[in-house]
Amino acid sequence: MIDVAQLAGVSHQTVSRVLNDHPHVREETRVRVLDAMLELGYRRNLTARALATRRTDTIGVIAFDTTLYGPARTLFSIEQAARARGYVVHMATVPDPEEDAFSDALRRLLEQSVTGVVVLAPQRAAVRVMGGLPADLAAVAVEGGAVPGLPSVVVDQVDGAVQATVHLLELGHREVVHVRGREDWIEASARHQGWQQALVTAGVAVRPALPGDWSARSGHEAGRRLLAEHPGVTAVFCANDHMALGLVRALTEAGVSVPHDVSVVGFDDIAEAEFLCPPLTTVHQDFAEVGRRCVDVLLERVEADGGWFDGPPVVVPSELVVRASTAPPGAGIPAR
Amino acid sequence: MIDVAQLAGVSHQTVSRVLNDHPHVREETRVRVLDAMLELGYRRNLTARALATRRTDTIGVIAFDTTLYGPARTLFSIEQAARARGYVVHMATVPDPEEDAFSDALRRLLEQSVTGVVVLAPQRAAVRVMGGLPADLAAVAVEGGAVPGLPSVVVDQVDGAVQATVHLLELGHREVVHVRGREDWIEASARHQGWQQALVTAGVAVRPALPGDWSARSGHEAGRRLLAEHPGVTAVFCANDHMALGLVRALTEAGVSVPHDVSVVGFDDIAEAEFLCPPLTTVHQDFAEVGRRCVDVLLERVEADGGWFDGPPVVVPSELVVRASTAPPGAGIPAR
DNA sequence: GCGGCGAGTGTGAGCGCTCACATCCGCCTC
DNA sequence: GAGGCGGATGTGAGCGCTCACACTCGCCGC
Repeated sequence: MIDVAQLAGVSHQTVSRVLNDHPHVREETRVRVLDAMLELGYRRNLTARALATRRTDTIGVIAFDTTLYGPARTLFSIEQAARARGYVVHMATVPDPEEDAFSDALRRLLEQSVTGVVVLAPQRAAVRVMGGLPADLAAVAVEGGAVPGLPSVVVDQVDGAVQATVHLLELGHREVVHVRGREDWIEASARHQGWQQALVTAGVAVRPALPGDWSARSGHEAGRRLLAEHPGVTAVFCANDHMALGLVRALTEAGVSVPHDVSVVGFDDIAEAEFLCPPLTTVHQDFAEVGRRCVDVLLERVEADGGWFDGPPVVVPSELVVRASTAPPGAGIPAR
Repeated sequence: MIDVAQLAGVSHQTVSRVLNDHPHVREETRVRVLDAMLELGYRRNLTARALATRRTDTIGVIAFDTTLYGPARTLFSIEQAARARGYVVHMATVPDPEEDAFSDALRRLLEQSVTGVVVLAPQRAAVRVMGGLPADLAAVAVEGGAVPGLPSVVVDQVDGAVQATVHLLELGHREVVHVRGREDWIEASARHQGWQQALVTAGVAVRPALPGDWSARSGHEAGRRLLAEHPGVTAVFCANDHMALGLVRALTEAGVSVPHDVSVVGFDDIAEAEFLCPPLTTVHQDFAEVGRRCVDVLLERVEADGGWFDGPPVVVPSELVVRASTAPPGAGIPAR
């Protein structure tokens, strides 16, 4: 920077002013400085800048598994929104959903002096750790359930699950089995809750849900249990599309037709849902919107210097997309 | 840090030594300093450290769309490997595959003084931009095709495509149609090349491939074109699983059975491939390994202070996984 | 006894920037 | 012509750390 200043015949401060688009720099001087930069191949050092300003213009994202559909999409749109606002994204992945792992990730981000933190880890353990965030750190929880004092951005999971279940009931199904998501995940609970709520409202008996872990494999497993343990069932609501797809496969293998014998609804609306066999009825989530809102909220918090937050969560609506995996009740799963 | 030093009754330098696990610090002093840190809730400032050492222990990842299966998985494992080695990952997503967008992402990372850069952007435009990287910057290309002077880590795409095509030919198919990946992508070319090579070796005529853009939708589209334009065809090799799935859907809709009438092979081995209808025969890629190797190579380059690199690329093998979407030739696609 | 060595510690400079302030100049107002 | 104001620039300190070096001490060898 000193070199540039010398070459342009100005002081280092003027160079800094040019760099930061300050007013009160004569056009002629500006051009001279810009030329000097170009000639010397100068690149500003944001590290030094961060040290001086105590701002890094960096946001940290704590995530569990960025390979899953929802997190992957959200992360992607967070990065885009952040970039558009002049921020850089630090990833901090958490290898297992234990509290220590979250604290560890958080500590790493804090050492990097991130300007704010997005917690994209929809597990209860993450929520607990976030309770202990430094009060002056701007933070936002995504899909994180309610953390006292923190803003959050969520998709309306409960409503989505209600829509899915009501859709099945309205088609005439007398019972809807639920395959739930991974234990300890807030989203799994919310979808479970929505399902339960819709059944209760309709006056239908609620039976225990089948376990799942979001994977197609666990959906397949659930499908086999369904065949073995739930004869007569004609409708299933799976907590995500991958499990739905695995379940459909298990039914198909057993000669049970979807949707003719059994209707299946998923959740997420993955890009390929439309092209599965049969095209999957599912609940659409607008992850891109979640990411954007998330950055909006976070940067508002940054302006406000962190501190206790008491507003309501930002809720992004979910929407049922009816395709071909649901139909009026058919034969159901045959008794063994 | 000064505060900690004062509280512990030592100099700032001793605090620094404790922080960095230097030898030659008496155990008793170390404990005293550690206690003082705890008491004051001290957190080291890596920004200042970076300024003083001129190392950020940060690696930047330039990626195009981290939502796609391969990139998502690779990014994930890069982050894990980097973390294990004490590095933090900066994401820099590129909104469109133009050279300007790549240079822009690169500039942003350089301003952040990243220690090294992984280019996870398998497009030709990315390769061109990488040619202009500063010589002293450690960098590695993933799936990037050969960039002169740069190390790269790649999955053996050509071989995978050969395996897929040969598998179909060995089943007795006389012709194999290819649905290719997105234009300008190195991987699309490599898979196309492998397919072509296998056909030529077998003495089979090569017909133009059908276009695709990796999406299930484009696979579906290709399926419809196949039905319209390629009667009699009994085997298709799609450049990725999502297109394969869309194509299977299109065939199914037309009453063409997979694998009975037509065999289909994909590429990637996405997690749900095993649970599609029918379970998809595909080429498995070990993205986790790619990510790990990538970080290994990059950090070696960091040790070596960048500079020209002349070694061969690190090649991660790909492997055909035979499932139920392929069989000996059947009826094929009926003429209209 | 003296020099040397290595363990343990302290001192000051400086990394590349921005901040607060000081300065200078030209122009307007009364 | 004195005073003031705002545009355009320069000056020096300091952000929180590490680096190179200096220093002190106890112990060894000769």
